[in-house]
Amino acid sequence: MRDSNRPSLEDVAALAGVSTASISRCINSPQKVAEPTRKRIQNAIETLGYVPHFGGRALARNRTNTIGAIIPTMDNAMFASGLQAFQETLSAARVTLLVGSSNYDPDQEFDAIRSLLSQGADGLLLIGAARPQKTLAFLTQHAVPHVLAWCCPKTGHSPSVGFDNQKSGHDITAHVLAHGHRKLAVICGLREGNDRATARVLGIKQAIARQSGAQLLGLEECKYSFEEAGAAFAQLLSKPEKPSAVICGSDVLAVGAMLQAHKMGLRVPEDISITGFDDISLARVTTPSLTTVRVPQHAMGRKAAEVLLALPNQEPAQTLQHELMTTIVDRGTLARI
Amino acid sequence: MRDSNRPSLEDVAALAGVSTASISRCINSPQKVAEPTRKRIQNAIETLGYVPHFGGRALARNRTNTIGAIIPTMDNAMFASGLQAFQETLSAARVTLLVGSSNYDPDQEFDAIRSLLSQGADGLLLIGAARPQKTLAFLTQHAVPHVLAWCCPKTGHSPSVGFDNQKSGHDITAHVLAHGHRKLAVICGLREGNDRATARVLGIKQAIARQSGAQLLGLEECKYSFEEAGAAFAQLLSKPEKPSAVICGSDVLAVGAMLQAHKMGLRVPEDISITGFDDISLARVTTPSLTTVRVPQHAMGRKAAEVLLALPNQEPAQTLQHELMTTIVDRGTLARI
DNA sequence: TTGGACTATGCAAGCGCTTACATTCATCCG
DNA sequence: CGGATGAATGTAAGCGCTTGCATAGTCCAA
Repeated sequence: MRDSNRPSLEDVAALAGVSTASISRCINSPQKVAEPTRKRIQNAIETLGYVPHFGGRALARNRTNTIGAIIPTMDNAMFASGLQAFQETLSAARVTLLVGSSNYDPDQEFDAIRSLLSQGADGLLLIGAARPQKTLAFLTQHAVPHVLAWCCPKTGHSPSVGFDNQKSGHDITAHVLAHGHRKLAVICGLREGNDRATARVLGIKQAIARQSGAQLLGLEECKYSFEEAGAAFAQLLSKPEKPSAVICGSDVLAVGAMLQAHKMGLRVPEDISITGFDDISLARVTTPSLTTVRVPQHAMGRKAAEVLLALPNQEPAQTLQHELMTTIVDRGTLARI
Repeated sequence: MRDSNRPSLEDVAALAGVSTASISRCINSPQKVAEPTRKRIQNAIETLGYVPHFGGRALARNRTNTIGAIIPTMDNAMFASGLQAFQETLSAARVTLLVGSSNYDPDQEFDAIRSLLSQGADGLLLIGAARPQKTLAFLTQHAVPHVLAWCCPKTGHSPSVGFDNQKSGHDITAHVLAHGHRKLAVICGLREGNDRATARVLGIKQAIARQSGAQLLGLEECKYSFEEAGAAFAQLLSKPEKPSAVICGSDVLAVGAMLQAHKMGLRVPEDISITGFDDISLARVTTPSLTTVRVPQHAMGRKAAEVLLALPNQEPAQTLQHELMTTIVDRGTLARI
């Protein structure tokens, strides 16, 4: 069973002529080992190509220096770049990232949580705040250190790093209204179990309600794909009364809408305005480029990692809800009328 | 030290009135345990909320059911979506994904390899085949099971799942030439340590050499960003003799070039043709949409996972170089002249 | 009835590492 | 010079799990 190639502490100890304890100390707290010994040990480690065995270490220490992230999907550039920042920050702290994905499905998320924990994750990054009771109970029961991202729940006491989706939805809508638009329509992601999408729509509706004369002509839900968004767009424009602006809950949806508008011979923004959300790289690339809400993905990923890393030595009193700000990026898809 | 909340095998054993061995067997090979005992054990596990301790298991079994992937960056949609497929396939086999990134830097990659291995990764996904001797030696010395992706090395005997970058570079260039272009220029990623970028350019040059009258007017290397690609494009067009087509080593570069062309008042493809590589979602979104090389990212990610999962029970004789095919996607940025 | 074959379970030895405690040894001060 | 002090190192007891082997029990054929 013993992997004969793999040198163990004992082998290193034998070669260096010291006890295993010294080796371990030399690795984990070098200042406790005298200079010459340290050198000898380091040599031995080098020549043997010794790498500490993960299981042994995890067992003895009862932690793994591993943190898990469960995101809906990496296909979406939005999460990918936040995740990249998250990973880099962890990596700098010598912590490794475990990845699971949920595909926007609470059950899959639950599985992923169990799976990553059983893989020894010391903490978890989760997207959004809404999840089934079952999941919440599990997190509580196992006292899983975790941080929520992409949201900033006012209720509950999970640490979080994110932004106010509702407010951002409100802001972009107010912006559209300020451009003179009154007949609006919305394309958003599937809201069930997705608190970010839900909150964004809530904010949009709120802003519309506050503006006299403004009306929401239609709202379509669909998956985050160009095709579905295109279909949703076509659907919204098939009604007798046409919107002058379509507010989209994500850049992917907005781009799908633009593509469809183009197919239908509609000019953006002359014939119809379209706005996005997230400011992923897609948004800069369309013609005209997309007016959207910039989400501080990179900062969010980094901060989330920092919070998670700091969690163990946290004073409980400390506030752990970090709200970052979104900004509106005015580009070319919103006309003034 | 002992985490008092966390039930151990022993606790379950006590509650169920059996030995720890039976519990372990019940979890790992249920058919070895008699029906009634199994039920009793399952109950005990439930009521205690027992989850096997990762470290203990890893130590005893000497494997972790964990596989690492080291990719240049997740920011690039290309790797992200391959990674997503990789992760899903692993997950279906109850294997967890560890992620590291290299930022296209061999040293960082080496660190990431060590780091993921020291985290107990049973195997590794690596991008490309070119790496420093140091890294190769390490992989050999530690007999790290690994698969290379995004490439298909003819030499060396690492298992691989990828495509022929050189041939694909050749193909797209031949395609451009077939459209009548003779004065070409190239924008590619930094080739040092990046065998994919290198091979693509090699293929491009080869195709040009084979076509009498064709010439390569210029070649610019830059990072994978719109801005740098735009600058490279401007540089290529600042020379007295202008290319009629710019072949780009990645969609990101191509889009950067298009953006810059637009700024410079050049129409694509009327004034200049541009081609990409990868076919990430960006490519469908520009106006006109990008003629590019489609890389089977999803299939590659999945297949890589399958190969890696199968590695332990592989007959050594078995061929493990999987070459997938790329195709040219003709869209709107390549003019016939 | 008895022995053999088989099944279900228990026993206990690790797996490789960390760390509390014990030991050794040099140093320094009264 | 002797003992107190403290630094450097060694000793050994786990950490929680798996698994080869031993044991006990069951069934059946001779």
